Amino acid sequence: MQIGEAARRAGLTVKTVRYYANIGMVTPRQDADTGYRIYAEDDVAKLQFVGKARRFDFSVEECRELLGLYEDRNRPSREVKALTMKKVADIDSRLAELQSLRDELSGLAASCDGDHRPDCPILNALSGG
Amino acid sequence: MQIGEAARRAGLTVKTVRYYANIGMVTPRQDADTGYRIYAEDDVAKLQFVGKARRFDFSVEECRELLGLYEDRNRPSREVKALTMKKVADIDSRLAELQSLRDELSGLAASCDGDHRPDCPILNALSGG
DNA sequence: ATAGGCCTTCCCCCAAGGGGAAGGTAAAGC
DNA sequence: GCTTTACCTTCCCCTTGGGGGAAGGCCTAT
Repeated sequence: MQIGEAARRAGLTVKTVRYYANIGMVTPRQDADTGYRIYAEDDVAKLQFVGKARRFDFSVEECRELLGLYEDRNRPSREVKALTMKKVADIDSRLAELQSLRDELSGLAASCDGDHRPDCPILNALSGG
Repeated sequence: MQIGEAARRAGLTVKTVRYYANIGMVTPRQDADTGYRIYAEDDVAKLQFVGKARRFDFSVEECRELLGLYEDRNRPSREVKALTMKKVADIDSRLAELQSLRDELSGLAASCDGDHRPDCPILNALSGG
């Protein structure tokens, strides 16, 4: 099938699918006459796989790694699990960071009257040492 | 003072400070002879302000807005509060998103043996429709 | 013939700077 | 006076993960 249908079936944009072809992640066969990319069922499965992994916050490079493991029928599940747990740890630290930002900001907002007067504890906090 | 000292005192890199000058956020006086940027105390205060706001996850454009309010002695605190609460809401939705990703991924990891065998529920989940 | 809907490559754009080259300047040491 | 060193300047390419759009080829329907 052509790139448009492959993209639709994988739930990705054509731009994205072309990008994955360019960086060598999912490389379809190419028609010698027209130059059109031709996607097989197998390619669509890989595109879906990558799309899903991306939605799980894996970077493109991590997706490439996962895809390599996915295609290796003999890979040890240990490696996949390690990648996944590392990603969970990444997300955990980002969560902690965002949570503390959220608390500080919302504390500041609570201390601000939010009326027409210029006095503002938020700006004071931002300008203070 | 020169850019290096201003950067040190604001806790930013020289590159960052120069970038803020280029985009017109904190614009120092410039020496006509040498072309060196010359920072006043006032500029350093603004740099500190912006640095702090950035650490609070405000985008550069939001910082520009906050800085405008900061410099306006008559601004209503309402506007600052509104910006802050919007940022808190942004962070909240990002938190929810990350939390649900985290839960799904960690559930997958828990279901995977993580040994030398190829069978892997994580990959199965990523490849399944 | 021409319109529409595919497809291709090519190039610029986003955030928020980082890295480094090439070259000017100022102060300190000899 | 000369050199080293530590500043500073502009300029350009690099990052992530594509998006937007131009210019042009291909294929089918009218």
